[in-house]
Amino acid sequence: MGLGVGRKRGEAVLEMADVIPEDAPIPDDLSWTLKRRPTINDVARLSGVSKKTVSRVINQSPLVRGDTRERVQKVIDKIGFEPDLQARGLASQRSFLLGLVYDNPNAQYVVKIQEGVLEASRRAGYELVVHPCDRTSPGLAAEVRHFVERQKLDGVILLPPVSENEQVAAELAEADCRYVRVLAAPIDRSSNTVLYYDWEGAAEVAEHLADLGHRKIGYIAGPRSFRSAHERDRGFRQGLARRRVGLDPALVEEGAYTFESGEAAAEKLLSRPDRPTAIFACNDEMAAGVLKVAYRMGLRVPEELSVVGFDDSPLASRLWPSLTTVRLPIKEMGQMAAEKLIQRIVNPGTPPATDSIVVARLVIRESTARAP
Amino acid sequence: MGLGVGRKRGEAVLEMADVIPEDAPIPDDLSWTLKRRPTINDVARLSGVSKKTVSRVINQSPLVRGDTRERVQKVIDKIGFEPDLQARGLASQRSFLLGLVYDNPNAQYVVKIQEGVLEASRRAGYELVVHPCDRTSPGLAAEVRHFVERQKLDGVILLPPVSENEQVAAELAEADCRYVRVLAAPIDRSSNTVLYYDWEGAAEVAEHLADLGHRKIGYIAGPRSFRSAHERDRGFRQGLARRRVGLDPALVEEGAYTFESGEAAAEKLLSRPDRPTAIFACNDEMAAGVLKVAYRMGLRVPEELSVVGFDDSPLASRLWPSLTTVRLPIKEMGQMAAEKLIQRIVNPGTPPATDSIVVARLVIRESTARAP
DNA sequence: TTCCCAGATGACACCGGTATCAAAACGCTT
DNA sequence: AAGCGTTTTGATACCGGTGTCATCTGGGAA
Repeated sequence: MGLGVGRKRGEAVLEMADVIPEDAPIPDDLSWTLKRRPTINDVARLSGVSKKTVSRVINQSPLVRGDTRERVQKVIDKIGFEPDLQARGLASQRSFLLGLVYDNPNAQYVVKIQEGVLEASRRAGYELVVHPCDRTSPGLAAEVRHFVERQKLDGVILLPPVSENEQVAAELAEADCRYVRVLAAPIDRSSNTVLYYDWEGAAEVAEHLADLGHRKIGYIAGPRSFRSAHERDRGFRQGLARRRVGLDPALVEEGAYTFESGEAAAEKLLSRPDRPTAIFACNDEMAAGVLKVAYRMGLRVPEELSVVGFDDSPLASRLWPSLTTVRLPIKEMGQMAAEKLIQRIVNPGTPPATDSIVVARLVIRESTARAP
Repeated sequence: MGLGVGRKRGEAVLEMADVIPEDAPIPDDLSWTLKRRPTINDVARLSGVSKKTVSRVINQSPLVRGDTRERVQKVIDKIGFEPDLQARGLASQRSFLLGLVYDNPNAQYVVKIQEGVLEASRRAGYELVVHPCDRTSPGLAAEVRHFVERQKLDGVILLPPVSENEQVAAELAEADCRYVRVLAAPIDRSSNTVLYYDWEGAAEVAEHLADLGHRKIGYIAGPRSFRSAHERDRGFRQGLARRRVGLDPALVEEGAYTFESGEAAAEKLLSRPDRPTAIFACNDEMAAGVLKVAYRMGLRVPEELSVVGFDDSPLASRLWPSLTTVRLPIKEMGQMAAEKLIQRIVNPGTPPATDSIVVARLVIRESTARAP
């Protein structure tokens, strides 16, 4: 038997000149490596084991003996082998790609969240494929499904408002694709969600304004179709109620989260005889519109009018006066979403972790002051 | 012979129940399709041809007879076959992925250019993998190379300032990876560049200010290390020269393209006894800083001080007063870059197209007026 | 009719990994 | 030394396409 083995080894050596004898050092001349990317076969040959064993090493399988693993690893390091993702994916039905689906390519937050997602996913060896889309498109769910199937994405992150679309989620579930949603309010018990509590920030806005003595408060809500707008609305009203300050329905406008809609709403509010002493606009864009109208009308901010925004976009700190607003840890949300997703991917059988929650917090700047 | 063929066909039919006889309609019951994604083998079997022929059809090879092509195509459509990108990539050394490399994830322009790139690349069936990086990192070139090789990207688009790094370009060339650079000024004769002529816009700024009667013009330059800053500088000086207006070196500051650096520079400029009547800041961020300082010092804009920015960022139109600035067709640049890249990929032997050029143009808003 | 050649098609190896399952090696008893 | 249950390891068939090259087909020329 022993002899038989010896013979086999011998044959192998004769056949493949490059094989490394049991205890000889790995050759230093690796000029041939330059010719092409090393493959798993090269590693196998050079370390005198089978492909499968190399495969086990690179996949950290525990079924490899310590010295074998070391030996193989040394060769891997030496020749700089990196597994081919396509081959790996083809064989194992993975792609090492994550997807990021969003609408609203203009929104600041996309870049930031993308940044966070990328940091986390890169750490785990995943790359990110981005996919902007139109949330109002009728074929959205199918489109997203096609996107993930085309690239066999290992998982997707859905940003609001796409994340609020149940069809998309259902389609992904059916396609058997893991996903994580970033949402303003829990939708189901799936626990694959990063929740951001806008409402807490909005409540803080209400309390802040109330505490400054404002009683006639104008309010520019966000579009009904956005979940976050709902949550901000809920929080704001709740905060006012806590301080026992009423909200005059006549001082409530609905905006579209755009600068222009903010201007329009502000014009209505500020041209009233009993004009408000403070205005809370549901995002910074609209708040910037309010500021502009105030200037045009010769109203001093914050002396005669306090203005509050939401989002802490770059805009907020660059306006004059700088905006009191509400900040979400956007980048961190991206990280959390990616980590959650990767966790689900690498550890499919794990008990579903609880939702991650981040809370929006008031940032006081120059645009708010005591009521006149 | 004819008999032989007939027999063969017959055998085939017997062996594979699903095969479609020469002129029989393709069966409508395709319930089995649901089981798994159809593969090229399914198509081949159902249409009674070999894999290779199907492959030819999906690759639009001209070596397929019209009726064969039709027959196969019909099956493809019917069962909704889509080639597996990983398998295809593994076999043909492609990936159908493009890369977008950028620094400065905060910059507005990244999202916009990304939008343009995505539109064009999606049209051509490519997906986009994004890769932010640190332009000052010493290992940048190697990192980018690793990025493209890991995913076997078919091509990369480099955005400034990464695009200005010759090492990165060299490394990519060595890795035999197609790339397109977005650049403010031509670097070589490679012609794989989308050029944006910042300098023309800057010249227009100079002329605009000169025409408004400004003679004492403050100038906040961008950081020397940025190519675009150079170009803006060149253009601005050129424009002034054309109008025979001098630029007092004492009124020149260098900023860092940040809001804060704009504030600092403006403070210096505006606290001089012979303070300028106009300030050109090399980007909108810094111009916003100038505006803020002007407010703080009680200077009215544009009556007492004209301010001009550059970039036409979202900020520019939302400030009060809205900024006169310079606009680049960012999204279009992204499209052009992607189209250029794809062109190179699908048509490798093509004579190198000339560089694409876009020109920055002045946008006059509210922040500039006649000199006092 | 026979020959020839271009156009169409197919058989089969291959891309670089993973999965399966059998075989080998190992450590301990008995 | 033989027996036996674990580790370790490897042979080989995939995954789903593409590339190569041989074969087949169908006119037109001889």
